[in-house]
Amino acid sequence: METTQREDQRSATERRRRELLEAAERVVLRDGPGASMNAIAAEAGITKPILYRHFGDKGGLYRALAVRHTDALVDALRAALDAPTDRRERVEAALDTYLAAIEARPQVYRFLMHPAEESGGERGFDVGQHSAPLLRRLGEELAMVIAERVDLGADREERARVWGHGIVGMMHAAGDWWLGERPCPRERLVRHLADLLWGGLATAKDLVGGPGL
Amino acid sequence: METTQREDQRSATERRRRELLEAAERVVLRDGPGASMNAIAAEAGITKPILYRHFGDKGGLYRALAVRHTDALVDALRAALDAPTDRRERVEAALDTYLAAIEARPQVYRFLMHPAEESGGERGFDVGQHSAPLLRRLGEELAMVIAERVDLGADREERARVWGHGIVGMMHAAGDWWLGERPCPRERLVRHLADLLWGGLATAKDLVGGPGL
DNA sequence: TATTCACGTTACCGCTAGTAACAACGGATG
DNA sequence: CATCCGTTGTTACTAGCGGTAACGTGAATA
Repeated sequence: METTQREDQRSATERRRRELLEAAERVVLRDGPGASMNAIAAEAGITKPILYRHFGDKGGLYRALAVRHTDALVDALRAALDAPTDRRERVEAALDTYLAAIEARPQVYRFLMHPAEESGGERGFDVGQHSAPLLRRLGEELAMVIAERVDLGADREERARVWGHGIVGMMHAAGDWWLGERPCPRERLVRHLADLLWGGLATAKDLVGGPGL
Repeated sequence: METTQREDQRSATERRRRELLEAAERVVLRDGPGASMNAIAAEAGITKPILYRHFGDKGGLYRALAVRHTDALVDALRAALDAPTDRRERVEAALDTYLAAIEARPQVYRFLMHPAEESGGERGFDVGQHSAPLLRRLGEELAMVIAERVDLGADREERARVWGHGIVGMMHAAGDWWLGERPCPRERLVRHLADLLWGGLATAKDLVGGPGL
């Protein structure tokens, strides 16, 4: 039963890996994105070199940690965009899904997006580009959905990608600002953003005050 | 002539400060955003403590370095938005101004936006939130312009701020992606983004393929 | 002449990410 | 039984980082 042996080994290794990831997540949630490898190892009850054996470097651990949440978010967004309703409703559902996610787990969101801020320990998770991968991926996914479903004429792919990345960026920046200031309930933000995408800026009238400014 | 003396001192100090900032900028442009205080000091021909006397900490140096470019960009955007043309043209001009800026000096842009990536030295400018301040400021500026000029009905301010941050985020994300992939000339990107803001997503027809997906 | 003040240094601290070298357990194999 | 091998774990280290304390130096002021 050698194969079973090896499979046991591998599954054990993967289980250990999951445990380490959960410990890392606990530390990140507690200490913020600026968690040190030492702290994570301590939380897992081990020492640094083991972390490095499992994840290579800090970027590897970050990536492993990020992929989970990113996957979950992408799945949720896909579901929202696949609903059998009209386009406006689907867009609002997608916006709401994203905003609900960052509202429910702001620390996770901050970890995924912002390399190092607040929460005591300053120097930290400078793995390289952080927000970029997630935002890029979301942008590409949305671009695919748009290109598949919306009639954009000649330069279809190009427009779809520009719009995909643009909309994701809009969602992200507005969400980031909203999460910090909480100036209105979520559904209002969703409506405002959908209005913007539905040409609100183009159709609104001029506000005439004095001349010029 | 005591006053002249002190003024000489102060102006000398400020000149020194400018020189240090220029050295820092040179290093950042050469080594990427992950430039160390040691390297900057060496470039300026001095040692670390002097940098710290001038700028307090690394965040102070970053901020001083960022304010210059940020101010210049904000001024240019204001000018574009103040042109006496119709709204669509002003929006396109603003988009083009921003994109031209990041196209002309991508390293500066990367420094302002992305904490630490590529370019050899990995661990670096982890001053705290980086892109946030610039994007927030741009968002607030745009929100003010919108609130001043566009008739948005009852919840004017709220909508203006959501739209301001949303549009800035759209511009930023699309620009970031475009700068990396260069999939089309700048004016095309500008037109696509303006089309999106002008309700392109709302008015485009469905692309009917198979059933559902 | 003595004081003051900015400029500049060397030498250090505590922290980080990451790595070598070694120990211990367990199953497979001679 | 003894031996090898792979995994898990350790301690102890390196090199570099941001940041600071303590100390000189030289020019202007009282």
